[in-house]
Amino acid sequence: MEHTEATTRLLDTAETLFYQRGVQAVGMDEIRAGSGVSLKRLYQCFPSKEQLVLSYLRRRDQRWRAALADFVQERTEAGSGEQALLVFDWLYKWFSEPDFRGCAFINSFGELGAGSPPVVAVAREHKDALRDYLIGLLLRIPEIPARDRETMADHLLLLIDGAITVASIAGNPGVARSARRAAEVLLAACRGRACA
Amino acid sequence: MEHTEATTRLLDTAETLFYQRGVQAVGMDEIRAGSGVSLKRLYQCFPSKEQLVLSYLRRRDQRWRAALADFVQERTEAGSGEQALLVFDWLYKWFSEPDFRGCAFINSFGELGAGSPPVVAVAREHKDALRDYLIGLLLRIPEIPARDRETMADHLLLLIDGAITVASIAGNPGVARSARRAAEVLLAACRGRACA
DNA sequence: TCCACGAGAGAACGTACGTTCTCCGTCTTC
DNA sequence: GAAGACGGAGAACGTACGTTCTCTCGTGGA
Repeated sequence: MEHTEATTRLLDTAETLFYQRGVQAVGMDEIRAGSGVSLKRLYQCFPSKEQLVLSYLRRRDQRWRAALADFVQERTEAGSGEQALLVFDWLYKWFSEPDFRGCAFINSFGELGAGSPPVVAVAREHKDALRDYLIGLLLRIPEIPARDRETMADHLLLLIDGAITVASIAGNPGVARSARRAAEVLLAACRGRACA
Repeated sequence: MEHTEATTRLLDTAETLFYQRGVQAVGMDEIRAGSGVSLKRLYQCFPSKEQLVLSYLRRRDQRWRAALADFVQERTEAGSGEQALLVFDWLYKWFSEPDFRGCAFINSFGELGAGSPPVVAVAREHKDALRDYLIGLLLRIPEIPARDRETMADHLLLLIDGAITVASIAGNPGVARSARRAAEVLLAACRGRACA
């Protein structure tokens, strides 16, 4: 088996197991067994567990944001309304997946943040990138003044992270609908007058 | 040393260490050392680590909500404005504490939830209790129709949990101010007309 | 054909941790 | 004053895990 395929299989297995059960609850040997990659090659691809965790998080960041952006893009072309609100429709879809277990970055931050600055950095980068994406969506709404865009993005980010947290703990995807309604109110208020 | 004092000291030490570094990163022996309680008595007070974790979470739940309620109560008597918004002022104070490390329940849920149903239950109870408290605060605002109270409480809960998450990952207490402004907008909209 | 290299399987190593056990001193009670 | 119950200190035990090492086998080139 070649190096790149081993890497992919390792990351696939790591992502499934780490996300489902938490990082510390999964041993390297289980990842070896699940991926079919030998332990020797595992350590050739990732010289330590922390490296594997960081690669897992970085790849998940890219895929997660790409999935969101694709969803919003598709619905936008189909004329399904406000982009900033489509985010919450995607959240609903995500929350409804049977193996949804909250935000991998929040979970990893809570589990490892105290002892691993790189994990904190990746979590921070993920949230920053999401915030930038939201600002980009708000650019498409001309009624929102430029000076309110960052504030609005911050508010949406609060609703998104709150929805992820509550949905995972309560086990109820409907939270996304609730967050969407709150976002609608905030956007409407911002359209009407200064929102900050 | 008597049983009740040993229990208190163990819970104090456990709370400090578990909250600061995560549950799995702290060993029973460290709790013994930090509390000055012998290992034998530790296992008399808490027959397993999971029992200690659950007791830690349950006591923290009560103290956390009491601290919030006391803060809101005090400021209300001093005429400091809307109770539902005072919650966010308390969050700001909490986020500014030097050893703030996010929500103990979200963190524990992410770390242990997959393997421990009791931890999930405690986290859920904590959030449910907070929601009930918010509903109680909204009762004091006559302009909010009864049928919107639960929706409004859900929205506030989203902002609160979002603020806790973002503040801990970004390391920025100012998130509480942002959440407060969002809450102001939502409350104002709800006062003006149906908010759901 | 022989040799050198790489790869896989899994044993081995060191450590850490949850939990229990042992030993010893102390205090109570008759 | 003697005996036994109790508590503390820490050793011990079993296990799990991250990481490395060893052994073996297959392959490709001279």
